[in-house]
Amino acid sequence: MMMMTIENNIVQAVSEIITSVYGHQVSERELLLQKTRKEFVGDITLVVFPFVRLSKTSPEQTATLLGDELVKRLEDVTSYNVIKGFLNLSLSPDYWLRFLKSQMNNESFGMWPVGGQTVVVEFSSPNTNKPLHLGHVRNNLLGYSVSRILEAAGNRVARVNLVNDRGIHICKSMLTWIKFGNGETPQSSGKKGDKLVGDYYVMFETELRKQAGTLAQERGIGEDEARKIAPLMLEAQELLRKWELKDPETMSVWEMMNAWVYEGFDKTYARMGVHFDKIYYESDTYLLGKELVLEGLEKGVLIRKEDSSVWADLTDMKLDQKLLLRSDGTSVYMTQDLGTAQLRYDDFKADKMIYVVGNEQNYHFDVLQKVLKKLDKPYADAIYHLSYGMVELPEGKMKSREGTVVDADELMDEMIATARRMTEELGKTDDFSAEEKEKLYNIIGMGALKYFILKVDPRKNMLFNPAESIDFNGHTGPLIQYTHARIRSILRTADDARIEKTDLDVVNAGDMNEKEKRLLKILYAFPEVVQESAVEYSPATLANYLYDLAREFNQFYHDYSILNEPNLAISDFRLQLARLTARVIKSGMGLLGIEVPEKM
RNA sequence: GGUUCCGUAGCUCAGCUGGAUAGAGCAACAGCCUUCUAAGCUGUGGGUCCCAGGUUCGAAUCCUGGCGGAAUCACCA
Repeated sequence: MMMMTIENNIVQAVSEIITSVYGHQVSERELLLQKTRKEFVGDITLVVFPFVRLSKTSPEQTATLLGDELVKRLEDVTSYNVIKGFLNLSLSPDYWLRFLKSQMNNESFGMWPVGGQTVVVEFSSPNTNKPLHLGHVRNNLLGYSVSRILEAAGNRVARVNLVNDRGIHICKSMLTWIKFGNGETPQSSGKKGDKLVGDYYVMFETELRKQAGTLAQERGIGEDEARKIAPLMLEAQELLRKWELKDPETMSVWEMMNAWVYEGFDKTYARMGVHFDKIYYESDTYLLGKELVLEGLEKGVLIRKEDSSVWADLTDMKLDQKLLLRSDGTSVYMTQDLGTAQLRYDDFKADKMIYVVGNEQNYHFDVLQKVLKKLDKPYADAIYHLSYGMVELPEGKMKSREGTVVDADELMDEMIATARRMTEELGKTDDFSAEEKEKLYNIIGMGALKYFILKVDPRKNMLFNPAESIDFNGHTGPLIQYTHARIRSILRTADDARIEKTDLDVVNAGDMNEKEKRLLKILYAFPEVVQESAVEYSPATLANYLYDLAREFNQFYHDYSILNEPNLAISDFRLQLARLTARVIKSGMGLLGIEVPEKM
């Protein structure tokens, strides 16, 4: 969507001026506009240093000439000032007022019309042998938010989940359940299904370590060695073989236990507010990819070794050789991912396939993409690994073996409990019904958690300290939610008290104060921020923008009265300003997967 | 050891397609509720942007080399 924005007009005009006055073309790259910093007068700043070599005059002279011409040519540019090589342009207050008028009734302000690409976003992709933890939470929130942002930026988006429901890890849980479970079920124990299965996985590890310990002593071998030959491990491998042969008894245990896990996951997903358009299961896809490999062999882009294993030689792409088929002809993880990439491409005809997967798999995705390139697949370049950083604890990485894993359900419970405690201390919900209270605490607690995670640049590792609970004051989700609730409260009062004018024609744009103008400028940037977040796949960009907006509004709110402003025209203007702010907060937070309350 | 990513205030993080005097929040201290929600607002203190070179009119941002941290380099997933 190419809008005739003032920015475009300025770029266009400057380009023309330079061509006609100095006789040179300038590339668009050199023509960069930025927001004027608040310590200077102006709205938009053009850096003129790049043109100095064309103008052969001083930066000040160049800037002055450009400034004069721009004021002459563009109605909305009313004045300018030059500081060193910076040309600060002031737009007419009417320009900002026109913007507000044009958008104040636009419910979907900031949302771009569909017309972009078809994008598949894979996220979550859990194993079915243990419950979701904080790492998964980051993954899910990121994946969900990125998909919402991509939609808002005009793309068609499909959310997919690839569940790892097979393999040795499930067999471990199954084995201990069969041996020691005595038929325990979620119903009989009252445990959440994924937790119950996770417990048997832990039990396997515990028992295995015991076995391996004694075995190591008896035979004088290393622990690692002993683990491999411990009876429990051999039994688990035997179970996997049975599974692969589709042994009915094994299949039925597998199906039952996975069903428990899905029931548990569904609850957790629902609480997190994420959902998928399509769920793939590895048990259906793990054999895919072989044909692709054989095809590659025929084309001669892959190699077969003497033991008949198949490899991709990526040494010409600065990587290693990578195994694709074992000597016995079975596939590995990479093979499967080649297959699922093809499947996904066939299913969605996607222009872009995004994988939200931790940065520990950077190498894997690098290889995946390069093998697909070797195979000459058209979608090789469509693949994008959205590689996010680990969530670390003060003592380092979470380790399930050391019990330092932060469980997703427990974390959400804690957040909601904290929201309850804080809200009740503040006495904000005394007139709420029990149901309203529950809903509000849920919104605030989840808002705090989601914002805490999403405000950090996805690529970076982030720290979570369980000892100090996530903040509800300052640069947080609840502050933004609170700002929304404040505005809604005003709007409710306004609706009751009087009918506001909506033409704003009475307002003299010149009366606009600095705070109002700054707020307007931030609101104005919203569509661009949505687009930028989409291009960067970064909810953090949007999250930080929304905080800036909330802070700016709170300053404005503090300094000026909206409803008690005696001049009705100004009062209406401020009301519209507040209304648009609330709307941007609501839709922006929505793109982060965060709800905002009407009252808090 | 190779490769990739990261290093900004005491702590958690913005800023990074090169642009003006590097910003927030938390924590500390000092203020602001007879006026639209104080989960707010205002102020004070707090910085060798890891180090050293280089490119440039200009470097937290780009390049090179160090130092420190993380991940990864399986016929595991």
